[in-house]
Amino acid sequence: MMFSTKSEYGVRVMVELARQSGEEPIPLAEIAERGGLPLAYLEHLVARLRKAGLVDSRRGSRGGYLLARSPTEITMAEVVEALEGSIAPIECITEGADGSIVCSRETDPAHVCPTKLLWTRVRFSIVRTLQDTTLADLVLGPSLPASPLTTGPALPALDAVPRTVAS
Amino acid sequence: MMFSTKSEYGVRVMVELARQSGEEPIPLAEIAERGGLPLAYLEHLVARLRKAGLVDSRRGSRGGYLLARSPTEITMAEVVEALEGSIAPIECITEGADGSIVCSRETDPAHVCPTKLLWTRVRFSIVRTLQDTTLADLVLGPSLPASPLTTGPALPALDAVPRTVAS
DNA sequence: TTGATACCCTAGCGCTCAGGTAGGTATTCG
DNA sequence: CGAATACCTACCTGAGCGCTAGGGTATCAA
Repeated sequence: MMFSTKSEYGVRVMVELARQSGEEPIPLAEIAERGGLPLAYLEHLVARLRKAGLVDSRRGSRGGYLLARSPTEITMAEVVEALEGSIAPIECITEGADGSIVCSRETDPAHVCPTKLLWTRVRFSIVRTLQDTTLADLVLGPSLPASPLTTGPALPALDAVPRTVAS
Repeated sequence: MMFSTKSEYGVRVMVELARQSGEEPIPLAEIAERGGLPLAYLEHLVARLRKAGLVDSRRGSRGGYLLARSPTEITMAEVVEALEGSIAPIECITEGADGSIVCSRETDPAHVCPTKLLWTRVRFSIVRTLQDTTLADLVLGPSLPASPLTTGPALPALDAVPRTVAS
């Protein structure tokens, strides 16, 4: 598994908030019940979302949570990163402060890690996809125009996706 | 973490085998020592690679492992899938027998899972990247022509990657 | 003011699984 | 033969995920 239920539940919470996007905050208990999710656990997740500035909260009676921004302004990259901590395909690959990709196995700068190219590519494609998908995309549902990335009745199987590299 | 060390170590083993791609098999102990990896653990991983038909083995003295095919004919999708079991970004998403993407939370076929679009996109981009990268790409190292996917000195930071969706 | 509502924080628990060890057996070369 | 190597099964251990428990605190309705 690549993403934990933190991301799964957290994204669902965001979708629920986006659907009822008015001035009135939505109590978390309502979201939990509607989605069949454990309330006490959601509280942890929504705390991360709040600290990341993705949701606002109102305490007290008639309180609850609401989106901090418009659904079109919230990317899945922000949501997932807030929930999971960071986006790294594998442990030895991390993002340096300057945005460069660092391999922890690379002690000797002379010979580079041969697998670094692979994990860098993978990370890049994941991040790009997460950033290209906004909360609004999910709320609108599958009524989007069919693009290569849109979910369809039958996505190509693993072996069916053509490779661009000549064999 | 999205991929375990199974993939990390396994890919390294494949690279080592590709580098010494002759008729002579390479004993696993040699690979383990060269990469500073635990031999007993590599035995588990290489067993998966063998069952997937990616490497051949010769028993007995002067035995060892060698690639079953040319490095240009081995994609990282095959390697990672053999090691990890399957490629799924999140638990609730699996690939059906017909290649379609199935969400386990979708009990009622009437209302589709709103987050399915996201995870389908993510899975697709990962698989595509893994299939576009062959073992030969890694062995040749960073001497490839610079492409948008090629590892560079400074890959864009998470927030620096431009989004294609209008804000 | 008082209670109810709901956010907020810290601790901890059970279980799975990744990561690795151990020890034995089968097979081949010299 | 015996050294080297693949191959198989079982087992161990620590960490983290998923979740619960329970108290605290802010805010609103009445």
